Amino acid sequence: MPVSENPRSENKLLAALSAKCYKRLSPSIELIDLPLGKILYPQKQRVKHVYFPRWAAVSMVNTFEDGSMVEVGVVGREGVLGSFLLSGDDISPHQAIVQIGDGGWKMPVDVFKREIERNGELSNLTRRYSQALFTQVAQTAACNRIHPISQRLARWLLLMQDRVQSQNLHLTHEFIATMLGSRRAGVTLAAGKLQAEGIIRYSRGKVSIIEQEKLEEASCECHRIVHDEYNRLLGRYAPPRES
Amino acid sequence: MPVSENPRSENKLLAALSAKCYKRLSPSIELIDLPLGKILYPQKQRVKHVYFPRWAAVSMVNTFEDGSMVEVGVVGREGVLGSFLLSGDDISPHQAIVQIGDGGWKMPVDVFKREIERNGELSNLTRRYSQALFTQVAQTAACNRIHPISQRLARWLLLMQDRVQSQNLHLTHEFIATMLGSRRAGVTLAAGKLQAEGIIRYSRGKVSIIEQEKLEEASCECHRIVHDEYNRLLGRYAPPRES
DNA sequence: TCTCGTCTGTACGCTATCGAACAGATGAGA
DNA sequence: TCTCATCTGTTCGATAGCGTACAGACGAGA
Repeated sequence: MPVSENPRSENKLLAALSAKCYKRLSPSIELIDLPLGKILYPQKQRVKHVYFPRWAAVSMVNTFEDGSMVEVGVVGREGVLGSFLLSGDDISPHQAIVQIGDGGWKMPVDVFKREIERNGELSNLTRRYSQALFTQVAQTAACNRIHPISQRLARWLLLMQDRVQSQNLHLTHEFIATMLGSRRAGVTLAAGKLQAEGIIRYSRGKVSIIEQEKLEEASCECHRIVHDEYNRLLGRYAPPRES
Repeated sequence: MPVSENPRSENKLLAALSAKCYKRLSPSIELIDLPLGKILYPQKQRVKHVYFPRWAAVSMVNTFEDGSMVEVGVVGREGVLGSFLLSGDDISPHQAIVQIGDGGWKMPVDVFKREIERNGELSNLTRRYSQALFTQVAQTAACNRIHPISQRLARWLLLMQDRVQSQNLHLTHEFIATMLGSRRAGVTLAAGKLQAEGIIRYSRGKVSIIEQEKLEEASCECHRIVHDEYNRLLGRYAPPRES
């Protein structure tokens, strides 16, 4: 986790706050490490902090009784983990796991709630962000139903790239498979094709995106839809299409 | 659409408002017919009204370029269609189609927004409702990925029943298939099994739930999870498990 | 009572994906 | 340099669900 000179600029919600607003909040936020696999929220438990990821990606995961998991959404530097607190409830509806490790800022829930009640900048931004996240989850629902694994894999890689804005992702096929709710072998097959076409390259847990545009072509329309909606709702604070 | 003696009590959000708050809003709401198939929101368009369904169910549907559709969520008398307006944006992210026809109250968007800005009862209720809806959509995402059509059908019937609180639903296999994102033939097969077990009965577009508990057993855990979350967030205003 | 559009039952071959298993490749650490 | 845990490639049969097609059943309306 590299040291940051200008913390705010590395999370787009924090970056969008006015100096005044940020100054009020800054004593309450703390830069912490978000290592791969760290569970920020256990499912169905009261949360104590909200997190503003830096170059990290955090998956919201639904866990079933038999232990199987499916990812329902991803939060990265464009947003905040804990936007459900807007509802006034403080039980996390999903498990949250760090998917791409780096760092982020954590803020105590009571500070966040108090700030939300002021109905000011952070509240407005978080509401818009929450709506974008809703769109992401809804698109995932539809995508999971009708698109084949090859397209879903491409979409997911783009989604991750948007979140962390790096061409190089630390992800094993096994991990990807868990998130996509598929078999590891299925991911290997789909990833193998993408690699054969020169679109991505990977080895032992490191995936590099070589041809962004071709990856977009290999993906279903779901990525574009979600991406555009993020841009529309969050404007220039959304993850840019090219990084 | 039968005439109602006590309008408020038939939508649970409206019913939960204090007399004072309701009085302020009542001049702006209007009871209208919500016939099967009516499109309340076209996809990606500015909305003019929010809707509080009575005994109706409204599907939020994601439409793809090739015309295929998948339902991502359902709104019934426990909630309000248009909760996304909380974000401050007024473009509906999804198409909204009346799935079970009856009636509902419509309220102009500007009235709704003004009321939300007061940060009062309606705002609080809608926020909590919005969070419950989010859970529904997220669960749908996971369910669509890993559960077979037989379980998804059972879950969906229960979902509909919760929304409209009637054992008798007007639904053809074709319609159900569109919503589930599956083939009509697949629905016929799954429904046939449920009927053979005496759990449901159906004929030419009318489905009756005979054995509620058995239907819950035939469903995946997704129904219970969503149901419990609605109860938790919305308390006694959530659709009761038995009706 | 008859007709005809709609709804449901069922069959066919086909594809994607599953679950499981095992072999080979790689690279971090001894 | 060697070892070994981990990651990836590949295979097998099994299965759910797809797309399509067609026939039969039903019931609203003539």
